[in-house]
Amino acid sequence: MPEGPELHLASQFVNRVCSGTVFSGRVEKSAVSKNCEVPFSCAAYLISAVSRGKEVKLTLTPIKEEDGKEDTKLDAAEGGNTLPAPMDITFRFGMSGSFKLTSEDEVPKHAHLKFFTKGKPVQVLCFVDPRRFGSWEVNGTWQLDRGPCVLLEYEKFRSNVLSNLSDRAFDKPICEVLLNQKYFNGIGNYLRAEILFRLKVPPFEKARTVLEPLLCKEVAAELTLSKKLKLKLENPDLLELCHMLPMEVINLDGKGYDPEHSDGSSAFEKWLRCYYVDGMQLLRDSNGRTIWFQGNPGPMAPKASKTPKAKSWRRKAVDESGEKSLLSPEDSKPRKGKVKPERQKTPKVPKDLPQKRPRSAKAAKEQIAEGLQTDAGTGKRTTRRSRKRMAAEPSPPAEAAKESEIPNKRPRKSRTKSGKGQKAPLERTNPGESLD
DNA sequence: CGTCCACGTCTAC
DNA sequence: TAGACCTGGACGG
Repeated sequence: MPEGPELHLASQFVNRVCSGTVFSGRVEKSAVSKNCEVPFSCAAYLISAVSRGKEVKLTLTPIKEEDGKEDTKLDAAEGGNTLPAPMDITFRFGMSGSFKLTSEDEVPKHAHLKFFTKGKPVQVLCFVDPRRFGSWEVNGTWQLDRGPCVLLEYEKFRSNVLSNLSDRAFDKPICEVLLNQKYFNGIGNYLRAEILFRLKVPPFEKARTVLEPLLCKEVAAELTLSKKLKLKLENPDLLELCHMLPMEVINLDGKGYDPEHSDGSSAFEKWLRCYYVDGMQLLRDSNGRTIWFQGNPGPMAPKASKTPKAKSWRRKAVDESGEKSLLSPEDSKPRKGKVKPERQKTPKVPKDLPQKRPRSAKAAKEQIAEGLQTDAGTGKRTTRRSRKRMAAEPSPPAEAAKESEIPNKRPRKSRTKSGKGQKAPLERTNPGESLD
C-alpha cells in the first residue's frame, strides 16, 4: 500500500481502530524479519500514529489503569507505579507494508510486528509486509534526508523544492526527480505518472526546466488573493498537484493502492487516469522503473528504451470530455501498432472468468501449513483481474523516437534475478525461514 | 514448470 | 548505475 496517501491512510486507520483501545504486554517481532526487536513491554498502553511522506510513526503511550487492579508484573523493572517511557517507532512500508487489525487466530501470514490488546477477545495490530522491504526503527525520528511531506507540509515542501533548484538533482528528468524523497517525500510511481499526465508534462523533460518557471510565479502576483486562488484551483502547477493528487486519493473511499482487492472497480482504480491505463505509453526510466505517460516522452528519454510489457490490472481511460465514444467493437485486438490515445468510456469490466489456476504444489503446501483457507467456499483468495496483454509498443505518438537499429532484443535489464544462475542457494537452511 | 512484474529503498563496486 | 533484498500473482509453454 505504499505511497504517501497509503501511508497517511494507514496512520488514520491506526488512530481509528486504536482509539480508546488499551494494549498490553510485549511487542512481538517475527523470526524472519531482519528489523530490530521492539523492546517495549507494558501492562497498559495506547497506540497512536502520524504520517509524513512515506513514513508512519507509531507512538506507544503507557497509561495508568483506573480499575486499580493493574498487574504490575509486566512493567516490573520499575518498582511499583512508575510508567515506562513512551516509545516511537518509525515505519517505512517498502513495496508491500500495511497495518491490519485482526483476531488472534486470524493473524496474517507475513505479520512481522504485533501489538496485542488487553481486552478480550484479544485483537492484534499487525504490521504486515509480504516482501519484507519495509522497515522500522525504534525511537527514531523521521528519516533525515527526506523532505517535507507533500500532503501535510505543503508550503515547506514547495519552498524546499523551489529554493534548491540549483541542486544537481534537478538536472535529471522530471519523472525521476519526482521519486527523489529528499524533495518529493510521499510521491511514488503511480503519483508521478498521474501528476505529469494531468499537466501533460513530458516525463523526460529536464526537471529544472519544468520547475524554474514556478519561481517567477512566486514573486509576481499583483493579483488579488481571490484571483490567485481561482487561478490556483483552475490551473494547479506541478508542485500543487504533488499535494492535490495525494489529497484526492485519501479522500476516495477505500485504501488507495490495493492490488489485493482490485477488480477494476474500486474508487482508486477509477481515479487513475494514466498509471496502468490502457492506451498509455510506458518506458523504463534510468533506474529501471516503469513510467506511464501520454504524448511526448521528452528530450531526455532513454534511447534504446527497454520496453516493459505491462499486464493490465485494470484498464480504462477516462474521457474527460464526457459522454462519447463507445468502445469500438474490435477493441479486443492486440492493437499492435499505434495506440491512439483514444479512450473508452466503459470501465471494461474484467471478464470474470474464475480462471481456475492450478496452484503450485509448493504454494498449496504452504497454505496447508499455514492453515489458510483458500478458494474453498468462503475464502476468495483468487484475484480476478483480467490481465490482458498490454499491446502498447511505446509507439511514440508524433514519432517522437527514432527506433534505434538495435534489434528488438529488449535488453531486459536483468533486474535482480537474484538467486539465479551463479548465486548459490545460501542460507536457505535457516530454520526460521518457514516461520514467515 | 518458468519468466516477468509489482506501490521502494539501500549499499557496494 | 547495477544489483540486492523478497513474495506472489499473472501468464506462457
